[in-house]
Amino acid sequence: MAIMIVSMGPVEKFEMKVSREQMAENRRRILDVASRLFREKGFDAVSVAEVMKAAGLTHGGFYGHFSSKDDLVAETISYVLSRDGDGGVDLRAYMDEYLAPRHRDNAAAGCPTAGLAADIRHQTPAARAAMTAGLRSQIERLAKALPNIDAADRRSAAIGTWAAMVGAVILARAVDDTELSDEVLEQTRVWIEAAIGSASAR
Amino acid sequence: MAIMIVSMGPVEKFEMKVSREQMAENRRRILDVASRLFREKGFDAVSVAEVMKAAGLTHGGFYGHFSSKDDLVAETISYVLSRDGDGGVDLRAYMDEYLAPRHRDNAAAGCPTAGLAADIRHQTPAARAAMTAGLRSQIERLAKALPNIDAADRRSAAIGTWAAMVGAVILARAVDDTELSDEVLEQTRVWIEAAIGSASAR
DNA sequence: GCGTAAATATGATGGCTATCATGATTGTGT
DNA sequence: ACACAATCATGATAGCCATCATATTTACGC
Repeated sequence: MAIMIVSMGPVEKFEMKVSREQMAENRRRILDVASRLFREKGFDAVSVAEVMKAAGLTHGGFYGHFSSKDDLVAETISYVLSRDGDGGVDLRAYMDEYLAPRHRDNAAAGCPTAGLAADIRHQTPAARAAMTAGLRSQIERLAKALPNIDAADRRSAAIGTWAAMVGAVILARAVDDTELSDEVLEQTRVWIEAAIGSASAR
Repeated sequence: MAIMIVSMGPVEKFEMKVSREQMAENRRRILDVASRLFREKGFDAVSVAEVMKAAGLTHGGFYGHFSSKDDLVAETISYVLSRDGDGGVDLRAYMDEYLAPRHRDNAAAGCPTAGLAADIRHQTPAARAAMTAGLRSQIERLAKALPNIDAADRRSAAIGTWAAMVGAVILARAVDDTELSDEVLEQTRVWIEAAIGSASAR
């Protein structure tokens, strides 16, 4: 079992001005850490100071990187959503991973849409625009992963499938009973596969 | 066009102690107003004082009704979820209402699950328990509304359908582009109807 | 009718948060 | 090498919020 050292403080104790490279890495780390914290706790429940501390910095430097917390929120959304690979998807394998207890129990590293979509309704226009772009490309990615379905129905199937996947994870996370929660994930998977199967058999 | 007077302040200006009946009505009004505000803005974004003001009271009396804000949250969830009728459902009509722009644009009066499920993950065990009970009865209600489907598949269909409905509304609300948002609602409806149709035709 | 307890109002309090101001340190272009 | 500017740390500030303390009025049991 390999243990990875994840936490890293400021590289040196008294390095007040860092190189450009360091600064870019700091910014990336802020976005990375923010995306995890936001997914885990929601936008409102995470403070700027908490993000900076988790990134190994202090709160003061924040406004050198972002103009406001709202700015960080918007940038974080486009950061995580644009990072998703746009290559092909094996839908069966993707669904197995997505509709799984492991994913449900690890929101911090999980799908940003499942973790943040509901919260984005209350965010700035910039944040909502980033989510819109992300949803658009996700629908297209899923449509490409449904080659057995008639072109006419493909977009509908991609949208319906994605809505069910996101909804199932959100419901599974809301529920306090593991058995019911597992059932929601599992039966949503069964239902989607049946729907895709009968649509492609037509 | 009928204009309804909805807002009602404190019934009389200087009534410091009110009758039992008045107090019960006040409590109901607090829960009612809280459920609307929470659905509209999320739990964190609504303050105790805001709820009380919207109920026509001041913030001080709050702790006579509830032991904490967390308590209010939990009570509100079971209040709004238990209020849903448990009679039969015409699934077609229900879906048409649910997956509609009118519902998307009116979260305050809309489905509590769509409005609050994602937020409940961060709430107290009591709140999550209330949501669990609500989800259970909703699944059963939907299963009853799918009489044309084999009993073996009925629960799976109810879960998948509900996940897709909730997910679609959440996604539609997150998105900043009306056209895409409308499409998500409409195509999810089409997808579910096709899935139900082919499952019942089997 | 009367005293008491209940219901709500008014008014703190302490903690948290976003944001800003200032200062220290040191990369970077010349 | 030097000056400048960029980067981050330390330390306010102002506002909001949940919660509590106390006062005020009045319903309700006797």
